[in-house]
Amino acid sequence: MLDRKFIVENSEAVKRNCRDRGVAADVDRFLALEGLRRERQAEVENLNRRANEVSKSIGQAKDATEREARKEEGRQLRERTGQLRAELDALAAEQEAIHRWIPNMSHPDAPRGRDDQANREVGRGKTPLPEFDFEPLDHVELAERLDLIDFAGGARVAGHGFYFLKNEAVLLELALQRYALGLLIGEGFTPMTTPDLASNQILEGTGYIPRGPETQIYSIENQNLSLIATAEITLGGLLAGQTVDAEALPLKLCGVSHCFRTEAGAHGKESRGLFRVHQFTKVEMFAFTLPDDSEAMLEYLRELECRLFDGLAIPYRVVDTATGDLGGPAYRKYDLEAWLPGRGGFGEVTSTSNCTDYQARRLNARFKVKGEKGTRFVHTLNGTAIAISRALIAVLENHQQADGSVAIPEPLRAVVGKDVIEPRK
RNA sequence: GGAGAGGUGGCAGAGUGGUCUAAUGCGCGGGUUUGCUAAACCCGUGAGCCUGUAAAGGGCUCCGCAGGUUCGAAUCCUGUCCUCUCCGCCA
Repeated sequence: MLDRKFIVENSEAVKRNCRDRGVAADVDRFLALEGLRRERQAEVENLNRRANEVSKSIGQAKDATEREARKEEGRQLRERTGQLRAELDALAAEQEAIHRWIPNMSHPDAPRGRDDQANREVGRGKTPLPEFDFEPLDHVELAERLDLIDFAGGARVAGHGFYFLKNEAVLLELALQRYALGLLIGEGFTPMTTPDLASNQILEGTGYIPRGPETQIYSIENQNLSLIATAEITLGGLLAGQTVDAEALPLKLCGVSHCFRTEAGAHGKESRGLFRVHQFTKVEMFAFTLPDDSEAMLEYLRELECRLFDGLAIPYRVVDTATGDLGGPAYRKYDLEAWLPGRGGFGEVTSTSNCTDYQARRLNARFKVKGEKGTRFVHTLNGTAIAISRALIAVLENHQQADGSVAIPEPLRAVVGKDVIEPRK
């Protein structure tokens, strides 16, 4: 969420930003409600003050008659307060609903535009696009020939969008995790495995909406829990309701978790193979920073993502995400899009966002500077280190060879235990 | 899953219906004393929101969370979450 005062004081900029992001939030109604709400609140507080005074005087009443009279006065005050309080709650609820719809502000350099067509390419990886002297296969075909993935089995067991990894693919999953963790630990990130479920309150705090028709989230029946769509949810939730010392920041975490996504409404598009699946494993980077440090941290997270994919010798481009494609919480977002020979195009493999204080305000995650009065909200950032399913596509398709084998990128060889995945006899 | 105990400020811990405006200690900040350090002593020390000032000040809310009873709740009642102990089950 944005700061209420900020919205009031910068209403034109907020409205413009909503337009840039393609969000139809009724900012004018929000502003009107802010005035009404404050008015009501002042009345409620005033009545509360008087009721408190009356209550206090009862203990010191001289006789029973006076006591009863004061009680009656208190009763009436409390009754009136209750009515006003109900009105206040209704106003606050309506305002809150609009408030939640208003997206984060956008970085001035983020390209303005309705959707990903407006994304701006800002860089390329070190690895040039591959030139095959044979017709490259897509990962589904490759996995079939090398016996690496059982899509039919996954569908039988859990439905379309689920899969079994087999043979070297299993080791590749472990190797990719180990590779990412090794680099990140070296950079001072604290490695963590996280719960694969989180309470709905934490989901909402990080900007994910459990339940509802458009939800990307699987919910657990009769429980206030959902399967997480990313470890961003659990890692961000770590500081929910907490206040940390400013000296403890930045906090750099990397979380390994499974990710579950319903992909509601996404059927048909990119639904072949591993690209859009209901479950995958991911190593996620997450950072809590001081407000002044978040922009530099975003560049750092992007640089780490580049290093990871350069290390795998996978060609990619980096895009600065357009306003209309940023979602709710992000202030600025970079995506890495790997070259995927199977489709002859780029496909998103990682994404890193600076959410400034937008998530922190919902989560109520604060920091305190020693000696200063009060607290402020931290900034949160997240970035994919390695999403296994999509990284697997990129590895298989880019490193396929004429004889049908796949060369394993150097950093993964030790864990996989071989240099090349050969076709099975 | 069952039974019991408990959740109070940065921490420990008192408080079972009305000066709780939350004791006390530790910690932390400032000061006095002092060659330096330490000790001792003194003063201060939560957060959010509203209002408002030159600085200030004033008010409301917060004792896990949500309800309820009452003129009044940290305190009584209900629900819920979490922690601990024991039992059962179990990788």
